[in-house]
Amino acid sequence: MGGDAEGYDERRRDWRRAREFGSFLAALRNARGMTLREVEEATHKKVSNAYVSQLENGRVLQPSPDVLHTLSKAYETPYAKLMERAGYVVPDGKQAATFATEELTAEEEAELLEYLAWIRQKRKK
Amino acid sequence: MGGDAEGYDERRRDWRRAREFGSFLAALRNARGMTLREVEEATHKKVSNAYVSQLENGRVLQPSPDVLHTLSKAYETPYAKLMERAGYVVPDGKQAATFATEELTAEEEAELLEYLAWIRQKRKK
DNA sequence: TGGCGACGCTTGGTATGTCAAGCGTCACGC
DNA sequence: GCGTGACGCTTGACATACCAAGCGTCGCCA
Repeated sequence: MGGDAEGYDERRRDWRRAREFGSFLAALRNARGMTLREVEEATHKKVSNAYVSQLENGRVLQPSPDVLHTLSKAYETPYAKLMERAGYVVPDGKQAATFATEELTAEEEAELLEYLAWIRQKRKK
Repeated sequence: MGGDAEGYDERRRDWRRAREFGSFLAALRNARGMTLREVEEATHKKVSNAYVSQLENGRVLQPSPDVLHTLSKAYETPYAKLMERAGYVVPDGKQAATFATEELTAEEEAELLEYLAWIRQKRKK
């Protein structure tokens, strides 16, 4: 579906989603206090730090499921969730519940993850 | 994951799988007695007949999930099955979501819920 | 002050997904 | 025989996923 022609608004939408997905990924990483290079290492070099950066900055429109699967392991986060967030149709239609039946928007979830990181760091001392 | 070297055997395996997947797709189409162009039409031009041909002949290593999803509707065949046949890791039916795999203490959960309420109220305006 | 390592990010290149256009073939009606 | 249309397939072009290498910055220690 890559060809083109007049897919102007679609491009825009994809781009927007990529940005949201990027923030989400970044929140995930920050919540775990990992650096880009640590992520690369955690994936056994299967995903480069450069690429993770591009993902987080929304510079990738459709990261491959394989990459998402690898990242899901590095972040210990459900694969289906990443797929869904990246904009893929996920088989089974069965939607993952978040935060015990709460429905969170992307931003809310990202903010909560950041806040959680903050809480934990604060308590650490 | 694209760019590197020495992925010789991997390439070979991908290629082999692509061929198998191609036959599978061809069988699906033949079973329904559709021509390549009819498939293109059935997908509302979302997948070109040229591309279906390439898929069937194993010339595509990793067709995107979106294409598979479109084809699954054209062939009235389960999406998950196509994903699996194409070699993707398919998410497990039921799976917990982000915060479920996070291990939250009671206080953390309480604080997060409070914070969530605050976020939402703030945004309400 | 100056070197040094780690950080996030940018850049250039390669591989490949995807399509529009077109090719050669085969049947069929004239 | 000769158009005419449908078929599967190939080709050329373009967009984009992904990485290796490198850049600029910042904190740290001698």
